[in-house]
Amino acid sequence: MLLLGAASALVDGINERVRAGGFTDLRPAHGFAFVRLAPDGATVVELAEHLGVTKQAASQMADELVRKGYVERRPHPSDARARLLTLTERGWACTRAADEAAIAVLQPWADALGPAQLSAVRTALSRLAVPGRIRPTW
Amino acid sequence: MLLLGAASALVDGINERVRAGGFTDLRPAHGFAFVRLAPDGATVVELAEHLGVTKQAASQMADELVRKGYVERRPHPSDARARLLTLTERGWACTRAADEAAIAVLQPWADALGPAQLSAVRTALSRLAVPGRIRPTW
DNA sequence: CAGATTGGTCAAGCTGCTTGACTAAATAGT
DNA sequence: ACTATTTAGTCAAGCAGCTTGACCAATCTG
Repeated sequence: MLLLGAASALVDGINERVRAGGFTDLRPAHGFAFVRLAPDGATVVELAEHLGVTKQAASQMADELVRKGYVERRPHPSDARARLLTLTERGWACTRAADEAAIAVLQPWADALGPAQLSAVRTALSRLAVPGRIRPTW
Repeated sequence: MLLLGAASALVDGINERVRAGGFTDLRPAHGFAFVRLAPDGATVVELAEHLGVTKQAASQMADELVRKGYVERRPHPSDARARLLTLTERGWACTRAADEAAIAVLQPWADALGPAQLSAVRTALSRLAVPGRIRPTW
């Protein structure tokens, strides 16, 4: 219960701050998409795998993010079937805002814990967590 | 990310074991309902508040649990408007199975950590978590 | 270079939730 | 005591996000 409550508070806290920063048309789920798109972009199929949904659902979310100005669909450099989804400047701005929000939420917690206990928690969590699985949607 | 992954792994692990125990017609969301109904039962409105959804949605879930044989609707002892939702014997059996599953998932983790670090993690999480908020549904 | 695979879209449908409107029982205000 | 408001619950309609199924075009394989 503590674990779920903490995870929930973290996501809500980040989301709230991102919204307060002017990105009111995004939900936490979009953040998970940004994580995959941020480094070098991704195809719809790759995004779908990352989010754990069908490619149709991922394509739908991509449509929404394009419509809202966070993502661009550009031709894939090496595969004429595929299209590369990349962040626009606004998409990058949102990603930066989310990073800052995450730090702002976690910082007081890290301060209160001290570095030794923090790393203990970190290793403890990594033992329980399975790498690939991020998205709940229960 | 670790926190989300751990929470997700925990929920999935419990759900998987509960399903393996014969309760294949339940989702993790139902577990959150059982938590509120288990001690003494609850009304639809109380269940809705606990789950963070509208009373209509809670009523709908209650219907489903009644239909599947986990919950009973009985007249409320002190309020003729209300109906008290209580667990059936099957509901209690499922609750016990879930408790055992939770222990089974967490035990190896607790063993690996040791009691001192475990309580450190516990207090750390309780500092971040907000009591009421449990349900993500992002 | 035919056959199978892969990336993406279109279309239809479902599930879990929401808002809105309403009844009946309980409570509050004179 | 009696009206007015609140509260518990249901019925109905609608929506958002996801699914399955079918399909086309580009790519890979033998």
